Amino acid sequence: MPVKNDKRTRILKAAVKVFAKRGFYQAKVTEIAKAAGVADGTIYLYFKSKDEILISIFDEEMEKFIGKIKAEVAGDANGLEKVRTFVRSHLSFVRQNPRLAQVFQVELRQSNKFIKEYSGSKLKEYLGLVAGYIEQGQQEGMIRPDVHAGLLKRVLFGALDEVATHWVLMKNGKYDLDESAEQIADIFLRGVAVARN
Amino acid sequence: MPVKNDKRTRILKAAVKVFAKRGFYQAKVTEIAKAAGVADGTIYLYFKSKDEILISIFDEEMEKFIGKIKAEVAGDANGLEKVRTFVRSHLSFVRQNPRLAQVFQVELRQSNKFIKEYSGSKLKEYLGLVAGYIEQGQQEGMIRPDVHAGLLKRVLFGALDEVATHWVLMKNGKYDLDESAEQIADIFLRGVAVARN
Amino acid sequence: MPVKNDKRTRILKAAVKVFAKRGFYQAKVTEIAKAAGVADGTIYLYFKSKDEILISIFDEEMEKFIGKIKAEVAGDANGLEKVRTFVRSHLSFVRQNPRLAQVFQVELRQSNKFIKEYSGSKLKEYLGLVAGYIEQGQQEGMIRPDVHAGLLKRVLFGALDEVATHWVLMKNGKYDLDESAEQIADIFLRGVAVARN
Amino acid sequence: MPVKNDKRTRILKAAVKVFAKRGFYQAKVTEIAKAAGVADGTIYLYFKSKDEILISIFDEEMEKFIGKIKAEVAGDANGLEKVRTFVRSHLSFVRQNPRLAQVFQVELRQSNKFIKEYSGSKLKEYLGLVAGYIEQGQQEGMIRPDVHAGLLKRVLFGALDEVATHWVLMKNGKYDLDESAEQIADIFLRGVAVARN
DNA sequence: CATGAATGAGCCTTCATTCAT
DNA sequence: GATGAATGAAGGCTCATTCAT
Repeated sequence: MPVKNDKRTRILKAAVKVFAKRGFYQAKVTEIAKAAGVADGTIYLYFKSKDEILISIFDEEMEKFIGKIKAEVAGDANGLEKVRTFVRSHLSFVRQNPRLAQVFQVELRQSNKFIKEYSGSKLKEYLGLVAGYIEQGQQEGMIRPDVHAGLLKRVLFGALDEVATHWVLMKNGKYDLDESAEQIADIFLRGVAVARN
Repeated sequence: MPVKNDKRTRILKAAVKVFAKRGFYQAKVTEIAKAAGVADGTIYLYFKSKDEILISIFDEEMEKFIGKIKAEVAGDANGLEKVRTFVRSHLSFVRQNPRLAQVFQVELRQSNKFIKEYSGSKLKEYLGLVAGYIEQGQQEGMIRPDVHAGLLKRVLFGALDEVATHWVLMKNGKYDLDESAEQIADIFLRGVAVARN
Repeated sequence: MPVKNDKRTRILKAAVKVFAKRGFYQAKVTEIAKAAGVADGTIYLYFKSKDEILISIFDEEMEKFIGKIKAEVAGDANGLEKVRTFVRSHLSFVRQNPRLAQVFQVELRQSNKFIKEYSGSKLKEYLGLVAGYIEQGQQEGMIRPDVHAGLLKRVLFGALDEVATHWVLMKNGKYDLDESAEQIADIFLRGVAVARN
Repeated sequence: MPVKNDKRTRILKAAVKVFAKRGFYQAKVTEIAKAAGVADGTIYLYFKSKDEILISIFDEEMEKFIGKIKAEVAGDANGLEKVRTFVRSHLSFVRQNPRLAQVFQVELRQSNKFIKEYSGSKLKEYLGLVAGYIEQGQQEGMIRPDVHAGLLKRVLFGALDEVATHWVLMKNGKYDLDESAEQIADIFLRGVAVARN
C-alpha cells in the first residue's frame, strides 16, 4: 500500500494536468479518469461533481500553501517584512508550480460554483493573511493607518494576481518573476509607508 | 442618424443585461434574443457566435472608454497626473456602469475565446495607455526608471481590477470607490516615485 | 402542409409503436426520434420529457375515447344500458387498438410520473363516466343503492382492465373479446341488480 | 430453527420496506443493503439481481398466502363459499399488510422481468385457486357453466386488484375494506349464479 | 434581411453488478 | 461466506447553430 488515499490523489493530480491543458470546460471527466487510471465512476466516489474536483484542488493546495507562508513569516520581525515575504512566496509558488498556478489563475474562474463561493473559502483565508500583516505594520507605525487594510490587501493581491496570470499565460520565462517580486514589494511598501519628511 | 444598425445595438444591450443577470454560461442565446426582441437566428446575422457577442461588448465599450480617457488626460501636465486620471476614470466607470463592469470583471473570463485572445485585443490597447503614461513619467524623471513599465502597468491594472471585482460582487455600495481611487493612486504613485532625499 | 402539428403527431405515433415493442424503460428517446423521422432534440420541442410523451398519449387518446363513449351512450334509455355500452366500448377499443391498449395497460404503469398523477387525470374522468351511469341506474331503481357507486366503478373497471391486460399480453386472439364483453356486462349487471322476487 | 438464512430474510424484509417507501426504480440496492445491515455485494450472494429480490418477495409471500387460503377454504362446503372466503382473505391480507400489498400492487409492475413472467409464476397458481373454486361451483350447478372459468377468475381478480390498489394508494383507511369484500362477493356471486325460475 | 423550427453532437452522472481481498 | 471499493456502460436532455421559407 504505497500511499494513503492513493486513488484520490491520483485523480487530483490528473485533474490538474487536464485542466491546465484543456481548460475547465473543455476538460472531460472521462479524460481525467483515463489520466488517473481509474474508471469514470470512481471519480464520483471521491468527488461529488466536476466542479468539486476543481474546488478541492484549490482548497487543498491553498491549505498547504497557507501553512507554508505562515511558517515563512514566522521569522520576520515586523509587518513590513511579512508583507515582503508574502509577495516573494506568492510569486515563487507561481514560478515553481506553473501548471497548478494556471488552474488557480485561469480555469478556476470558469467554475460557477467557485465564483459563487468566491468568499467564504480558502481564498478569503489567504487574503486574511496579508490583511493581518498589513494591520500589524499599521500598528507598528510603519504603514499609513488612514487606508483600510481591506483595501490594501486587495490592491496587493490584485497586483500579484495580474502579474502572475500574465506570466503563466505567456508560458512563463519571458521575465524573472523573482525580480518582479522584489520590485512589487518595493513599490507597495514604499507606497504605503508612513510619510516621512 | 436614424438608428442604423438598430438591431445590433439592441442585441448588445440585451446581452449585457442577460450576462450580468445570469452569467455567461447560464445565459442562453434564446434569452438574449427575446430580451432584444429579435429571433434567435437574427443574432447570427450580426455575430458569429455567443462568444463573439461578449467580445464585441468588451471591444466596443472599451473603444468608447479608451477615447474618453484619452480626452480626459489631454489636459494633464505630466505622466503622474495622467496615471491619477486613469485610476480615477477606471473606478468611476465601474461605479457608474456596474452591470457592464460585472460583465467585464466576471463573465468575460468565462469565455474561452476571450481568454485565449487575452492579448491582441482592446485590453492590450487599454493597458498600453497606462504603460504610456508611466513611461512618460519615467522620461520626465518622476517615476523610477529601473522598473519596466510593462510590469508597472500590470501592477496598477491588477490592483484596480481586483478592487473593482470585489466592489461589483459585493453588490456595490459598501465603500466609496472614488475615495479608493485616490488612495490607490496615492499609494501607487508614491511607490513608484523616484526616491528623493 | 399536409396536417397541422405534423411532427407532434408523428412523434406520438412513433412512441406508441416503440413503447409497445420495447416497453417504457427499454424505449430510448433516440429510437422514438428515429421512428418519427426527427432529430432527438425535436422531441423536446413538443414534450418536456420522456414521461410526458407517455402521459400525452394517454391523455389525448383518452380524451377521444371519452368523447366516443359519451356519444355512444347518448341513445341509451337507462343506466343499465349505458353500463353495458361502456363495457362493450372498452373492450372493443382494446380489440381494435391492441398496441395502444398495451401502452395503456402495461407501459403506462412504469412511469413514475403517471403513477403519481394516477388520480387527477383523464383516468379519473373516465372512471367518473361509469360511476355516473351506475348512479343513474341506482336512481332509476335498477341498481342496488346500498353499494357505493365509487366501489362499483372500481369493481367493473378492474374486471375489464384485467381481462384486457391478459388479452393484450397473450398477443390477442385466443378468445373473443366481444363475447367476453357481453358476459362481463351480464355478470356485473345481474350482480348489482336490485333483488326481485 | 436458529435463524437459518438469517441474512436472506433480513434482505427481503429490508427490501419490502425500501420498495414500499421509494418505489422499485427509486430504491437503490445500496439502500436495501444498508437497511438490511449487510454489504452491497452480499445481496448478490442470495439474489441474482434487483429484479429477483422483488420476484422473491412476491413468490415467497404468495406461497405462504396460498397455503393460508387453502387452509381457510378447507372448511367450506361448496365452491360458492370458497369463492367468498377467497375474496375475504384477499382483501383482509391487503388490509393487514399494506406495505407488502403496495409492493404487490404497484412496485411489482415496474419490474420488466416480472411483467414478462407475468404468467408462469405464483400469480398463475393463485389465480388457479379461484378458477378451481369457480369450476367447483359450476360442477355443483351453482355457477353458470356457459362462462369460462378462466374469464371469471380474471373478472374477480381484476375487481379485487383494482379495489385493493385504490385502497393502498389512498393510504388506506378511507373506507372499510372488509365491508367491500362482502359486497364484492355478493355482487360477483349473484352475477354468476345460475338463473333460477 | 428576418425568422424560429429543427438539428444532433456531446457529456455528466448514476447505479446494478463484480471481484480481489 | 462477506465485504465494499471499483467498475463502465448507458441515456436523457441541452443548447449553440443552421437554413428553408
